Amino acid sequence: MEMEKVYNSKNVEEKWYKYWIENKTFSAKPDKNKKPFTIVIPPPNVTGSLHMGHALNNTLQDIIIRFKKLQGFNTLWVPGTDHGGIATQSVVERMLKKEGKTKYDLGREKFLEKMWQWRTETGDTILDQLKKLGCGLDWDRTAFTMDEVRSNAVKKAFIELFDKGLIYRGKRLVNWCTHCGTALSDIEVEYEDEKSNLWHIKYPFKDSEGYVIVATTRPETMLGDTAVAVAPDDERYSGSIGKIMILPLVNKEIKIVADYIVDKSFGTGAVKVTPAHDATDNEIAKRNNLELIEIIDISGKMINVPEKYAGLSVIEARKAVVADLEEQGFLEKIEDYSHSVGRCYRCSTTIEPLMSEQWFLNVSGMSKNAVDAANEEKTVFVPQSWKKPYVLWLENLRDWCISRQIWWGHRIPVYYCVDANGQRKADCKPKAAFETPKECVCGCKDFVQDNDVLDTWFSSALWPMSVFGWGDGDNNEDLKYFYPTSALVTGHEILYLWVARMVQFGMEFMKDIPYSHVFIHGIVRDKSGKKMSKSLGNVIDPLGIMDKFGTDALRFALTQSAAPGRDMQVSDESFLAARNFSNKIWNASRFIIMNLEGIDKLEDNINPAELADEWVIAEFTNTAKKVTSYYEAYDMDSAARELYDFFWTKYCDWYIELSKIRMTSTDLKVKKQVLEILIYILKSFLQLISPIMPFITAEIWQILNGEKSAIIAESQLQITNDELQINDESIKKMSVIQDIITKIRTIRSEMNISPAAQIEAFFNVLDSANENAVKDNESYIKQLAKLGLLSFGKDIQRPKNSALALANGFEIFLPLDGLIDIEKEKARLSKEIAAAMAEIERTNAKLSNENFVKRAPEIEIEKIKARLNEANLKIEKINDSLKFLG
RNA sequence: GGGCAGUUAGCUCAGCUGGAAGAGCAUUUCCCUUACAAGGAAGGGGUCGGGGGUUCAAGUCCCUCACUGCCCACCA
Repeated sequence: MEMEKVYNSKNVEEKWYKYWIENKTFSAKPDKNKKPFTIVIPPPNVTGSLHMGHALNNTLQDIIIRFKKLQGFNTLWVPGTDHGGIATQSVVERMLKKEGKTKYDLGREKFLEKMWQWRTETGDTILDQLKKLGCGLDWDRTAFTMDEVRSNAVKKAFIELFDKGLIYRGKRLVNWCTHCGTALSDIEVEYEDEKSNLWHIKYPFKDSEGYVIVATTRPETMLGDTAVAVAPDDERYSGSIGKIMILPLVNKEIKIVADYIVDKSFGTGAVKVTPAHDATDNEIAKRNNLELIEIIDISGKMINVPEKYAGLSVIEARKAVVADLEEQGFLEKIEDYSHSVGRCYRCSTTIEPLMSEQWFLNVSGMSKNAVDAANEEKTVFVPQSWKKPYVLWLENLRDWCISRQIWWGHRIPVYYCVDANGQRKADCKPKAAFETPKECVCGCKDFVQDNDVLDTWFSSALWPMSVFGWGDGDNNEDLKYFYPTSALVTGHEILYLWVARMVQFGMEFMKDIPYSHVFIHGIVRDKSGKKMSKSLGNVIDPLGIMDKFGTDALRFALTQSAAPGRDMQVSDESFLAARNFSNKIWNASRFIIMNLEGIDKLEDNINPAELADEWVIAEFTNTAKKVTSYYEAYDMDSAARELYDFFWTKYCDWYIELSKIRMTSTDLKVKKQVLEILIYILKSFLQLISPIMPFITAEIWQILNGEKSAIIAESQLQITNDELQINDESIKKMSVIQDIITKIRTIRSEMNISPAAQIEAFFNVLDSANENAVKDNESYIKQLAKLGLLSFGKDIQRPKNSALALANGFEIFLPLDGLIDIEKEKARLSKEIAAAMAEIERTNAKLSNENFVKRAPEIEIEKIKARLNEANLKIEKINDSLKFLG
């Protein structure tokens, strides 16, 4: 098998992702004999194109799925997309705008046709990109939040909640986006600090001289004020409570009320109350029975105000009101002030709180159940630190505004009887139903459906159930087997928007949590720690990275820096490093495969014959154990680092290099024996890293196994924790030899000895503890330190002009007469003496500390003593050596 | 205002239950040694944010301050 010298990701990737799809490698069916491990994808919006956040999120899910599959679980990862409500509708609206049209020009029906057409044409882009990313999803199960099955789930959920009385309609203060033309839920509002002013306005008393000064960030809303509120215990106003004031510009009588929520230390301690356009004021109004005047309509224009201001936008009204207040002497002062302003999470338009008729869901019961599930550890958070904010959020939740005044989405399945003129009949109750009702109890047969659609997150909240057919007839074998799912993998930005609500709905409808583990990863940031955004121009496109460095490199780089719950910074360098790693894997494999030429058959079992074999097996076993437990703890970043470190610094740098001695052996048995170990470990390594790097491992696995049917994703982990015996002794012995080799190399490097020069070395044995281990493996030292001759002795005479290395009970002389720079060697040795002196000082300080000797464990004291002895010996020997130089 | 993270080499980050500071990138020197120059070997570089404390011993535990980031809140 010919392998290219450089790993060519493109050919390999195309071949394999097609293979996985065509062969349905990742499809799963209920199987009572196997344990399921299930994940449902956080469905990306149909507007989506793969960005780094998706790449990270889906890579992590894929790692979990692929690893569990290697462990023998019946794994299932369900793909799908979300219709994305407002976000998607506005994409199509923008397209219409380019043609100079609005959705109203088309009308609801035609507009929705357009939406569906768009969704059919481009809505699956992101799923294709996930295929390129290598995601092991069961594509036959691809779901869409607005397909028939999911729509039925939504209807069923709505009707159940409606019939339980949990869904109700009411006119309340809601967050209104004037741009999107719809109400939003509380969490769909994002707050951002904004520089503004604090206007201080005088409200004069009606029956006496004087006035009260109120401070406000929204002077225009004074037109809708119905009171001024002060703190009940504010002495400045204790005599004024109940007094009547004249509202400037409007000339309306309003009174002063007392309310606990007013902070007397803020501003003047007096607050203007606009019950119809401020949440706090609305609360005050409820407590004090205040009148409610709506002065801003859903288009953001002023209404119910003096003629002069009617029809103005909020901004215009603000200017006019401030100007008039100033002119009429009501403006005390204007201060600079910075405060947070609510904005629409989709279009960033400033949110207008206003009164509106909406559908609400009472969530108190399901919230409590969700909190209990978290407290009983039925839902486990990784990292655990997310549990607290999650629980806190659920505990303070207000009813969820679930209706939206847009067209794209699940139309609310509520029907109203209408009279002959098409007017809703006031005396008939609205009905929630799957289909338009045939007949009402009142006898009428004409119905209209509610115009609103549901919050897109309503259907998302049903996702872990609806993907398995919940609400779609009796076909729920999948639901029984796969629900609750095993893990949910997501970023923290949708913890409340989505995660919490799935738990609420799961508890409500299934009486069980939707998933047992919530793995929360961080956000991908750019090199300087900024969030990636199109406006900042710092977006790194994962498709570009896949193209340039390979998908495995992208995945590895992301995984390596994905510590649970922490944001990560990525840059081209990190992908480059990962690309180099994939090339390293490729070439190490290539080396082994090249050496298989002429070898007919290898055994599956391995027979360690010498130190390096035992050592590499011990090291690998340790690595495999660690990696397994890392994966199981969702610690994928540690798994990635551990595998990288083992493979590069242990397997390649040491073991492969040492294997070359036997690789050139004329005895085929010797060569076979080392190849068996090399392959055994390589294959196990490939399995362990295949969840992170599925493409390159699939390719090498197939080549190594020499047959087309060898599919790594379908293999079972060959390393189990007890299979291989760890010989700790081999690690100790090996480290002695590695240390000797490194020291000789250092001398060669510092003395500029050509790598080609086969120099001699004399090992004077000072301490026989390691003598045999080193003698037995002198071929290692010769090979890796490039020595021509190596001799041992007890009283070896120091050759003239030789360099000195002290290591593990040996005094090593490298006769370098003619090659050595005497001054350089003297300088090098002096430096070592200085280091040894410092060591003596440190260790002596410890040993002369009575408390240390008295309280530290014996083993620590012995260690320090040994270090002191070594330092002393070092100085003695180096001094000896210095005498022989020059 | 409350909460949660983070602060370790020039940059990005590891360092588990406390016992001599690590990796990658960058940098310096040498090397195209027949797996890999997308590579190999060796080196330089850190008083682990400041200050206290516990301990024989603290990057690691406790307190406190500072800064950065994020989340939550009825910041008029």
